[in-house]
Amino acid sequence: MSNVKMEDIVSLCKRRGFVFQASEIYGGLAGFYDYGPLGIELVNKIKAEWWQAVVTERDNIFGVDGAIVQNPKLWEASGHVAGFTDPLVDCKNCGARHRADHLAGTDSTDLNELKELLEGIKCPTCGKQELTEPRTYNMMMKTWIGPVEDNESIAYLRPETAGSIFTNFKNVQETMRAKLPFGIAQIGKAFRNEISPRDFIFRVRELEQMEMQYFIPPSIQGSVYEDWRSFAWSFLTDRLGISKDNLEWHEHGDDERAHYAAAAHDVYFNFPQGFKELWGTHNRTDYDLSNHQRVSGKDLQYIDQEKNERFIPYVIESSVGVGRMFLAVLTDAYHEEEINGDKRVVLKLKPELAPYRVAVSPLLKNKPELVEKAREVYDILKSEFGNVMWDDNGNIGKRYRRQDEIGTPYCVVIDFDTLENNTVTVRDRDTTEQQRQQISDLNEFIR
RNA sequence: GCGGGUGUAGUACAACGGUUAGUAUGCAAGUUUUCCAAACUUGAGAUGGGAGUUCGAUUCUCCCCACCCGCACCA
Repeated sequence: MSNVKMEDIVSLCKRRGFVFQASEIYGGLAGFYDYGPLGIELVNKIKAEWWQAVVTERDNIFGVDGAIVQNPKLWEASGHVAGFTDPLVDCKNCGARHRADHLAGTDSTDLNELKELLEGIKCPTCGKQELTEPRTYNMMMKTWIGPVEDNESIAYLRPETAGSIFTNFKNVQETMRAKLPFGIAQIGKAFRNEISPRDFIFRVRELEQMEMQYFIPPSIQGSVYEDWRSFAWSFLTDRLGISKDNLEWHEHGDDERAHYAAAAHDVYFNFPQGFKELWGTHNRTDYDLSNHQRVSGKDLQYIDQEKNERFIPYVIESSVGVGRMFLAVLTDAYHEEEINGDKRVVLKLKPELAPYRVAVSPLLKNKPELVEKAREVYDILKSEFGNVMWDDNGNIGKRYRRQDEIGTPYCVVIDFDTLENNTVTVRDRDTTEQQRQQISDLNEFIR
């Protein structure tokens, strides 16, 4: 169990502008959150790092950005419509949940019909006759296309981003003249009507996914699967700097694997509420393309010209939620320390991920010559790094603590020596130690 | 969705069926300050929403919303 408390993370997020409750002034909305000025910087950096590692640095993985609303048939083919519409009943006595159609011994999914058939039926678990009325738990959010709300115009907000990757398999393969193996990557929003959103931004109804589907001949599924497992682990530890102590592998058993997956391994992170799923690697086999071929009637086979073979590729999926990654990075970086007898909160973020790269202060704000010189240094750093904070409020210790709490790796202070020799102090967030640097060397030093 | 709990400034807490809802910290302005939340002055800032009981409700009751803890769910 993490020694970081969720309430501390939530409080910090609110206090410092990382995450706010959505529509807070109206009482909020369960399962929805807004990212604030600092939060979106961190989110953007996480996404950029992932895109860099998955797409930009490789020559056989291509990006797409699919629409959130797709033809509803896509979700029939993917299995989501069926999986999302099973009628269920709960037992009021023992709390067990059962498939209403199974209990009633019918294939019907008509709720009124099921209600009649279930009259007098007892709970198979406890034997009491206390079942609720049958109802469906549809996890897909519905909307309407066009101004008229009728059954013909129903559409769904995508419950996962993968759909438009599979439907664009042929388009990408042909336009990019790609040969197997190759991958398609996407970062985007997905929506799920979670029954109970929980644990801050961990389980939400609007989420952002970063995922990659790797299309392969079935013969290499084992090694490719292992490659993507390794990638997930090394990305988290090397690229994001997350401690290995906070990560562990979890293999899905038969009972918890998704409907499409032949094998599934998750990286779990030590969240404040315990080790929970962060990043999934799944072998989706030819489940998706086969189903889309069947339902759409379009040929989605890959043609290997050299071997003169045609077949439906297997797919290895690597999928991670942006919000969970954000929460993992924050939790991993969050530290409370004693410094000179006082407590300080410090986010030991990897410098590349910090919302602000460096902060600049004049030692004293009532000395115009210091302020003026500090402004010059600020402008130099600002044009180099962009995310630079100016702070001349209060005393210097206060400013250091403020930057500690938002993870700014360096604080540059202009003092009276600066006016003599053009050196400044650069204070390190983690060690709190400072050293003097020539202003002309600052950009390189911080980089 | 079920059961239990909690909602007071940005944050963390206090108080009360009745005067102007208090403290700390944070925030802002100013004085001061030659490197780790110093000091002083000033200022802004809250009873989640809606009904009801009452002369009067932040306080009691009900409904809604949100959050927390279990359970369930978790493609």
